[in-house]
Amino acid sequence: MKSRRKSPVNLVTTDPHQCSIDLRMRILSRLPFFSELSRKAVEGINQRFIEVGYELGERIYTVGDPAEKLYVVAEGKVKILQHTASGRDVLLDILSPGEFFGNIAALGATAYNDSAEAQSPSCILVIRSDAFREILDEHPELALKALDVMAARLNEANQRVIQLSSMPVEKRIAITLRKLALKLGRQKDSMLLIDVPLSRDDLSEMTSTTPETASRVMSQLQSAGIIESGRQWVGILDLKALENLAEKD
Amino acid sequence: MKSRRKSPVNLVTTDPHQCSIDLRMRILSRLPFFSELSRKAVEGINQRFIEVGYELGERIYTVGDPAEKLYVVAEGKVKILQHTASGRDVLLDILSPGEFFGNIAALGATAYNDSAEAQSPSCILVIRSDAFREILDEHPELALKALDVMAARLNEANQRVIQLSSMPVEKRIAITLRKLALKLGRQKDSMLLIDVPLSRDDLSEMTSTTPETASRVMSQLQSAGIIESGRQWVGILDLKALENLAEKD
DNA sequence: GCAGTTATCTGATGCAGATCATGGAAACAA
DNA sequence: TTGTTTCCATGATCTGCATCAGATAACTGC
Repeated sequence: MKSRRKSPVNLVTTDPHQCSIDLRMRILSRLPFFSELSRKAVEGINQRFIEVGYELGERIYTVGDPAEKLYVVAEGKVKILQHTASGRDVLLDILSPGEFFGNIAALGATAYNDSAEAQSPSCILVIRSDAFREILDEHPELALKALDVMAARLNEANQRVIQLSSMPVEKRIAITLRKLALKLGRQKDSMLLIDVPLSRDDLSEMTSTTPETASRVMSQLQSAGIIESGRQWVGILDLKALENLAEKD
Repeated sequence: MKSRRKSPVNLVTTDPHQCSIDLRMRILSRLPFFSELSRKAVEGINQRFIEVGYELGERIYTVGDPAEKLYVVAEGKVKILQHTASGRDVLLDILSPGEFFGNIAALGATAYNDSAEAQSPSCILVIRSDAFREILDEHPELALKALDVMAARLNEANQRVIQLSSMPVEKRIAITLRKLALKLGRQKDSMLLIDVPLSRDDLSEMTSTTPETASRVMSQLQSAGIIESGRQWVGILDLKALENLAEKD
């Protein structure tokens, strides 16, 4: 007789539609991306960004929109997704503060080929792509760092291709949960809580399966005592066991 | 009573293990990548590369090898592939002269996470990653171009994820054939011949299916009069019909 | 031209996971 | 509290494609 439990994920509801100028500076200077620049340089860069607040679920941009901006998450979480012809979405990534998205390539792309959406109330720093290019011109080290980030993302995307072409759903879900736990996990009474609203739908979009199948797998994991889960939340009870699933043949 | 036909793909068997210094300069200066640099600058860059010849099927590097080099295809074709846990390969890309591969990110990766293999006798220009970084430092425009290339590749990888998660094999194959035809096609008596040895195995690795299924789909396409194909070769008879398959719902 | 090898074709069978369908439980609003 | 909405669980069924297995055609070397 198992019953679902109340969500332990507390959504911060402070109004983040504005992040103070002060906050901005702190955020920018703390980004690994800008970490090697002088305070003065960061200040200069700071001035070229504007900030925009987004509500939960609000669209930041959509596939096909003219790709002329680059975004940096200052506060909140941002979903990057693509859409299949059949109308289903594929969730490519969930970005945390400090990560950038949008258009870095000024030459190539003229339209976004993915969509971005605030997964929680968020404050986003925005800059025009060409203005960002100027920054890269002034600080060539940054271009190299950006290259590294892109290389890492390319690798992630390739890993996902491998997953889709050779792993059963259970393993894909295990890998995804592990990744989320490491990235967004918070310890909460003897379990590692994934501290973001996470529905079966989200999970199925991340692993390219259906909500029904995701639900079945989650049920199994729960009976096996590996996770604890309810409506829009997941906690890891036995990370070791989860890693075994993610790793095993 | 259909029978397979002799391969119309003529493999160039001139010995390309060496590409002359002269050829190197011509290749480098013709790369879109270096196109905006002065001849003198290209000469300087040229001197920092060494060249290596590879035979058909020879490994250039393998997953896990220390990632310390960047490669540019001068002549021939190079396969980029990853390996699944079950031993099957996934073919990520086939690179033509002018495209680079290997490690651009000097900071992040310490080991290659894919493998590269000569798909035809090839001449490859090689440079140490850190030396390449120096070139990027000296010519910041190049870093921006590299960023564009990476962004394009990331997008391609994401497209592939979409394909795997939502399209049936037939459509994936149609898309792949179209891409190959555009990239490597050569007109030959009323058909557009894909001018590279292309087996059912290759095709299945590109579309993440099995050789058997690829073979079945190819048979269908052939009976439908859309393609003509035999042992290790494919020609497109009806590009329009192929595009329809690739596009259709 | 012949033998051996490698690539391709095609049938038969099985299964992971999609799809369809229904009931129940958390959250939310009034 | 009570209704309403959204999310989740779980059974029943169906199917695209993998897997296994064997036959045949194209290439290679001698």
